[in-house]
Amino acid sequence: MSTAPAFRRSEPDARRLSLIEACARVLARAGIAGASVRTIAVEAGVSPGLVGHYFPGVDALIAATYGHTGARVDAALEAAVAAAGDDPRARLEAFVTASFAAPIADPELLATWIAFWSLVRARPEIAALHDEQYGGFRAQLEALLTAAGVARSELRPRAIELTALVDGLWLELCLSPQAFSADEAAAIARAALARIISPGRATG
Amino acid sequence: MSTAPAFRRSEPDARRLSLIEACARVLARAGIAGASVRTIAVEAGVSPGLVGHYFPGVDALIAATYGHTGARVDAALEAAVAAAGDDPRARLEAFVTASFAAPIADPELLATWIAFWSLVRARPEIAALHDEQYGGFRAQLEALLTAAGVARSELRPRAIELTALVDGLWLELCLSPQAFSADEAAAIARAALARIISPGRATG
DNA sequence: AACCTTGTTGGACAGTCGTACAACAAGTGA
DNA sequence: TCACTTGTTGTACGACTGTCCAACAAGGTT
Repeated sequence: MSTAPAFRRSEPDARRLSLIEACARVLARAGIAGASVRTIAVEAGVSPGLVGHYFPGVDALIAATYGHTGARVDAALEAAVAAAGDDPRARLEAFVTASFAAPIADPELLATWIAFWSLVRARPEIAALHDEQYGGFRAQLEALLTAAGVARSELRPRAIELTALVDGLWLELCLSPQAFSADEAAAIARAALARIISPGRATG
Repeated sequence: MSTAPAFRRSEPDARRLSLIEACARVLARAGIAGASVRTIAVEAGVSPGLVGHYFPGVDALIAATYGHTGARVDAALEAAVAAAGDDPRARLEAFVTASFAAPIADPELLATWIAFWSLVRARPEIAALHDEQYGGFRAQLEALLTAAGVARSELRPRAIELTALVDGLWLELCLSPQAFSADEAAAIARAALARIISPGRATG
C-alpha cells in the first residue's frame, strides 16, 4: 500500500507569499511578542526550518510582510482614486473613503500595521521602509490636493494633516473597536477634508 | 577596614518609581522586544529578582508604566489648559499646543506610547487602561469644545477627530523625526482646530 | 551590642528564542 | 527505472526568557 506524501513542494514565490501571509496573521493575532519563527511556521503549516530557507532571519520576513502589506494598501487606494473619475474633489474623497473600507479597514491589516510601527525605532531597515511608504502617501495626497486647487504653500501641511488624521483614526479603530465604527471614521475624515479644500478661510 | 555597602535600600514607593522609569527608558530605546525583566533591572541598577518583588510579572510593570506615563500626560495637559485662562478658544489652543511641547513631545514618551499600543490587542488589561485613557481625552476635549460653542451633535466626531489627529502627528513625529518638526505638528493641529471651531460652514 | 524586619541579591529552573545544518523525499528529466 | 535537483524536515545548539526562592545584609529597634 502507498502512503500519502509527507509534504507538498511549492513554487518558491508561492511559498514565500504563504509565509508572508502567515506572518501577517500572527502579527495580527499576537502582536510582535508572538511573532516567532516557530509560531509563523506553524501558522503556515510548515516546519520551522523552512523560514530560514526563504528569509535570512525573522527580521527580513517581517520587513517583507511590511512591504507586501504596504503594496496592497497602495493598490487599493490607487484603484479607488482611479474609479472616482476626473473630478479632483471626488478623487480626494475616494482616497479618504477607501482608507476605511475593505481591504484596508481589515482589522488584521490594521493590527499588522501597528506591530510594524512598534518595530520602526529599533530596526533601521524597517524605518527606511516606513519613510518610503509614508513619503509616497504624502506625495500622492499633495498631487490630489494640487488638482483640487489647494494653494502651493498649503500642500505640505495639509498632506501631513490628512495622513496623520487617517493614521490616528486607523489606530483608534484598531485599539478600541467599540469606540467608533469604520463608517464613522470615514465620515470624520471626509468632513475634515471638506473643511480643508473649502475655499476662503486662511489657515495657519 | 570597612567595605562600602553592597546596595542601598529604598522606600518601596521610590523603588517602584525607579523601576517604572527604567521600564519607560528601555521601551523607548529597544521597544517591546527589548523589555525583559533583566534588561529593565540592569537599567534600574538593580538585581533581576527585585522586579518580581515589586510586580507580579513584567506585564504588570508595563501596565504600571503605562498608567504613570498617562498620568504625566494628563497633568501636563491640565496645567496647560489652566494656565490659558478663561477664553474657551485659548483653552483649546493650549490643549493642542501642549500636546507637542515638553514634557509630552519627549521622544522617549512617544516611543513608550507606541510600545504600549503594540500591546493593546494582545493584553486585555492594557486595553482597558487604553480605553480609560482615551475616553478621558475625548471627554476633556468635548468639554472644551462645548465651551467654545461647538454644536452638541458635532461634539463627538470633532473630539474623535482632534484626538486622532494629535495621535497621528505624535506617531509620525516619533517614527520619522526628519519628516517634520514638533513645532510644525503643533501648527498643523492648531490650524485644524481653527477650522473646526470657526462658525458657519456645515460639516458632515 | 544584640536582634529583627525586610529590601535585595544571585542563581536554579524549565521553557522558548533564533540560527544552523545534515538527512530525507518530492518532482522532474533522462 | 534511475538519478539528480532542491524544497522540506527535524533536531541540536547556545543564548535568552519569566518565575521562583533560599540566603544575605542594610537599617532601625530594643
